[in-house]
Amino acid sequence: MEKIRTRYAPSPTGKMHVGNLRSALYEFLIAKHAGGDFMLRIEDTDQERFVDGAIEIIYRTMEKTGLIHDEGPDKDGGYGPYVQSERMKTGIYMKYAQELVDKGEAYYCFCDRERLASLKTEVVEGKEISIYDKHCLGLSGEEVEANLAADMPFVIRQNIPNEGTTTFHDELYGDITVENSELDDMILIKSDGFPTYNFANVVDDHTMNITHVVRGNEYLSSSPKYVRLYDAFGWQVPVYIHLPLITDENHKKLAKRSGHASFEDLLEQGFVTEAIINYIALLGWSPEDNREIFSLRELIENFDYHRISKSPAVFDIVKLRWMNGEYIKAMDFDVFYGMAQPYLQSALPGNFDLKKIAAMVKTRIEVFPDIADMVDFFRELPEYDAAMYTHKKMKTDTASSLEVLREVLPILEAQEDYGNDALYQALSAYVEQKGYKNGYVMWPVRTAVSGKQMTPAGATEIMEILGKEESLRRIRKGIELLQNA
RNA sequence: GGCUCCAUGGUCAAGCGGUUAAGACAUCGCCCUUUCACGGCGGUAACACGGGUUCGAUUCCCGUUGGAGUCACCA
Repeated sequence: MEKIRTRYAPSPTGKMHVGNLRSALYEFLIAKHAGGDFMLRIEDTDQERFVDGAIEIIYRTMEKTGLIHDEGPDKDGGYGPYVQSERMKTGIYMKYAQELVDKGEAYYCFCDRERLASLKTEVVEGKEISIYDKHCLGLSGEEVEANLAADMPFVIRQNIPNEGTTTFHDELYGDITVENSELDDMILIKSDGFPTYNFANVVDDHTMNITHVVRGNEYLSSSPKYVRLYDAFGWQVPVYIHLPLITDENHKKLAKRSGHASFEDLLEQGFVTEAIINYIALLGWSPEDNREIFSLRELIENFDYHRISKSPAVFDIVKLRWMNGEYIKAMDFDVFYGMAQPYLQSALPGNFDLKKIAAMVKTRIEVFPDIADMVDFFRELPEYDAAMYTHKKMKTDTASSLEVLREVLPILEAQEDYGNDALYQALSAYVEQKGYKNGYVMWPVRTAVSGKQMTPAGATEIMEILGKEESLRRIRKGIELLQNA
């Protein structure tokens, strides 16, 4: 059996969109699961949209995510060049376009934009709809020659008959048939000499021996035109696998303004690469069992593209957060500390035992920026409301808390050892002596010492970090607050 | 609007003619706890509708409705 070859063919237009990342992932997985090759091809046929540095983003992302290509601009596999602007210099696109013209499957078109604009028949939702009227198909050979000789700007268009239907097969969606009259004579070569995406894509996929074309669902409706191109050339049509769309919470195609549409956005928000990959792998695909946590390696083993779903999937940032938390919990402590340190440092400048705090926080955050809110009280006691001392279940209220804090203050003042264990013992002794429940005293102490509803640690652990002086200051402040309540 | 695709809880998603219709996230409750958080255990919650086909439809077919994508010298 033929070796599977897939490709990721991005346009260098900026950030790495998560939809594109997932396409790259699936393309990689489909090839690797079958022991095939995965390649990278840069589709830069639109000079106007080209963004400086975008190619570097692509390389960096592929490397960081582990989607390592077997062939690409930087790794020649004998099918180069792997950048379309460079391929164009070899004359390949013009050559093949001319071949189609000779066969009558394409034709030169000299219509200017003005005439094209006059063809617009309908405006729907701000979009102008038109279909080319094949005006230039009627030009004689002499007329074409004359126009060319006169240096008239031209494009080359695909010649699609107005009769009949075209059918193509998708591995997931099955056979799809459309009326040829619905198909526009799409432009193959632009007036600047560059091929359009549609054309370059077909000749490159064929000449680079791509066996499985994996791409987003937005191409589904233009696929019949592709198939006509392959047929016109007499080439074998590749296996098509169209991927379901990824949408935002409103079920619309994921767009920039959702705030998490790109891989870079996600990294900035404190997500880890492995979790992102894991999550998007599951957006549109599911394994046979119920497993959800997969390393890239495990994905390769388990990825069966027949299990890709057909319906669009909402990108759920909440579930990604959960998954990211799972990755953080499973992380080696030193690795975690390395990643958490910058967040810890900016939240807690000064002399804090950051390692100890990192350990407290590790199992409780979902995303690194969560650290700041969780930990800022160490630095400064926040303003808080006396109502926070009330805990119905512990039968704790402002009065009881005031009493406890007052009685506990001298004990804490007398306490020399401010280690967690010693502190806990001292407080426990008091609890026992009074016949209270633990929480009855721990609750107000933790509240006084943190001023927070939620903390990453218990009362005495917090005091250990704070030290004697600051702990006492906060307890006294709590007493003051309660007296005025 | 034309064309194309899609349709199981709020979200991801299993199911591929006969099931008490999985699981995960979220949500709610209980337990644990230095009684918050973390963790553990449970609960609520779905086959869009209408026709067929069939002994039997979530599952197959048709229609309706709903949603999405697409209709560029962008990819």
